Amino acid sequence: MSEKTPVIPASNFIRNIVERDIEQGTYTSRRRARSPGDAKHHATGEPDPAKIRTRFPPEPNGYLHIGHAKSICLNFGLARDFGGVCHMRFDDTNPEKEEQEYVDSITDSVKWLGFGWEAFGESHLYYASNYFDFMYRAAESLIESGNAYVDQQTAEEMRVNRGTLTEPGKNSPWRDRPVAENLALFHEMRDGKHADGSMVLRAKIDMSSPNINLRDPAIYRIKHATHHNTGDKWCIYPMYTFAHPLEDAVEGVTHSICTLEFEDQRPFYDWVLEKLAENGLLAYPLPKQYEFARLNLTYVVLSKRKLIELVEKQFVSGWDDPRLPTLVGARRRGYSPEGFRLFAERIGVSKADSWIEYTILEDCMREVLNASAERRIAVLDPIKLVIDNYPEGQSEDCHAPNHPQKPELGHRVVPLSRGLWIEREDFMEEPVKGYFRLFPGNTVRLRYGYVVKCTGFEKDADGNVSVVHCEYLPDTKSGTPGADSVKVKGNIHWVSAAHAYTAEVRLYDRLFKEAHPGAGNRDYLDDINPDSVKTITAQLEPALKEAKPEARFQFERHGYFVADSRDSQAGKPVFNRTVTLRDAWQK
RNA sequence: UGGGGAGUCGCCAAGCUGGUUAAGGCACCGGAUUUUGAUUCCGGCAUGCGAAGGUUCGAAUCCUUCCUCCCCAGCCA
Repeated sequence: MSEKTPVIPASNFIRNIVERDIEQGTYTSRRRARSPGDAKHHATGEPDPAKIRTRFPPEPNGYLHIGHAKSICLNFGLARDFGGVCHMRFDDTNPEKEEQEYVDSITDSVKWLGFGWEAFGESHLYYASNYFDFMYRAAESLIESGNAYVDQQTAEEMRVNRGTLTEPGKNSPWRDRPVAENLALFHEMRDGKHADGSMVLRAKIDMSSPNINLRDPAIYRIKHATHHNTGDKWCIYPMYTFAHPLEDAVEGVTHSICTLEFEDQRPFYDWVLEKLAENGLLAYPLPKQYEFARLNLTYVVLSKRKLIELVEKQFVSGWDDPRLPTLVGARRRGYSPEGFRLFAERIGVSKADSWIEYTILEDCMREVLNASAERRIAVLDPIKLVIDNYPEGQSEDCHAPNHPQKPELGHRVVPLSRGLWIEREDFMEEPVKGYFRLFPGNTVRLRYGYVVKCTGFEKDADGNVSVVHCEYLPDTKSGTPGADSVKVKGNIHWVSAAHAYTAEVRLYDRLFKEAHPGAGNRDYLDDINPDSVKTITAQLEPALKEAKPEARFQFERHGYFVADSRDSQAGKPVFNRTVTLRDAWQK
């Protein structure tokens, strides 16, 4: 696919900002030591060789999904296109939810999408938890400069005193305690002298701010919990809103890109940075936060809560169920990294809430797969076709190109014999208007083989067609001089019954039957498509028997399929349908 | 009813320091090629930019008012 789709990134507001910053040299004065650190540390470094720094900062408490793919492509793509670096960073500030298992899965998925974090001779894989010492120091600094205090109100009191959207909040009775007392208490918090929830460190800003996020937000809480990375070293942990700007600054990030729901948080992001820069802990120029609209996809749910529910209540087989929008699921389904990158490019980046049609994603996968996937033949709903004038016990080779547009991919041999499997829907006892496949008296080509004429059919006891009969025209074999002597409109695929590889194939469809699952007053679980997977036994051409896990093919006239990575065995692959081919023929 | 955002073709989305026939993609509709009813290729597709006023020689771009939708009251991220 690289020969087409030159991938000229579409203009978007974030690229414009980056271009402007580079043009104006907003960040050229940055110095960076070869590791994260505070202002002094970075001052000892060389000018940062990276034009910009972005970051992808997931919390390791779940699996990545298609929405994350958009963010990954944006952040890593920006770095790639503008001579920068994108940091892979785990935002692990809440020990109660985070696990190593997720860390591993997330790094795998990002690499799978085609991105990496090695740049300028460094690995840019970071953990927020690596900065806990610095964050602690930053909190002390805020206390010392009178910008933070230890509050002993209960959570409930804090909630009440925060006010509402339309009423201002009330100051905490602990708000004006002396610096020394705040410091002592904060140290005690760190030293484990206080119980979870008994006190919290808060930024001192403005309890009557119209922006609720500025009404003295909590920045450190007590949690006697074991952290996946720092173990039991800490019993106090910074809040995301406090930690994030620090992580960005410490790493020298220039453009901190997040989703729209953090827009109201930006003033606090800037407040933290500004205060700490004033206190000498951070160096200018400071990172800036920009927000874009998160991805919404029709027929798909992306909320973590819903995904967990689908897995736990076993509506799907696990996090990598091919019907799930998780990256591990999409991968098993046969979706490709190239397809995702194309998708990210195609949907753009803006601040408007929008719903992307699911078919856009499917089209991206088709586009990539059409160019790259080798073709194979598969009969998914088999019915017998007998060539009555073909000798019993005889067989011959037919040659099928592996890719119609890429002769360099060569061809393979498929055996033809008297008894074949064809697609049930390629025969009609009484053809409807416009039908040009097999029906009594009609001629069609057996793709890569002979032209045959339908001579009759048999029915079973239930009245269903069980066998179709035909006679072949000996001079019409594909690839021979007489091949085009008989013109036919229909062209059907087939597999020799005696040579077929009988295999399990899963036909996947969308998980939800409604474009907006759960819209209105519906429970999204009621919108689950009861036919999202159909497991069938299909007749495949012999070559497919050797397919390796994750090998992708186009099953001609059907769609794209991938050998399942979990259930395939050597010499016995199982196939998952990735996406169907377009079908312009409306019956 | 407080604050922060967003509204450009069926779905996305450029443009928005005012000056072109309002980019591009997907979808859709024609037509050509085709041993996949696939692909590919040509052509068509917003007198209109949430609405109404206003400023201007000229507005999607500036001003005013209004409408609709999204986000925020975790010691989550």
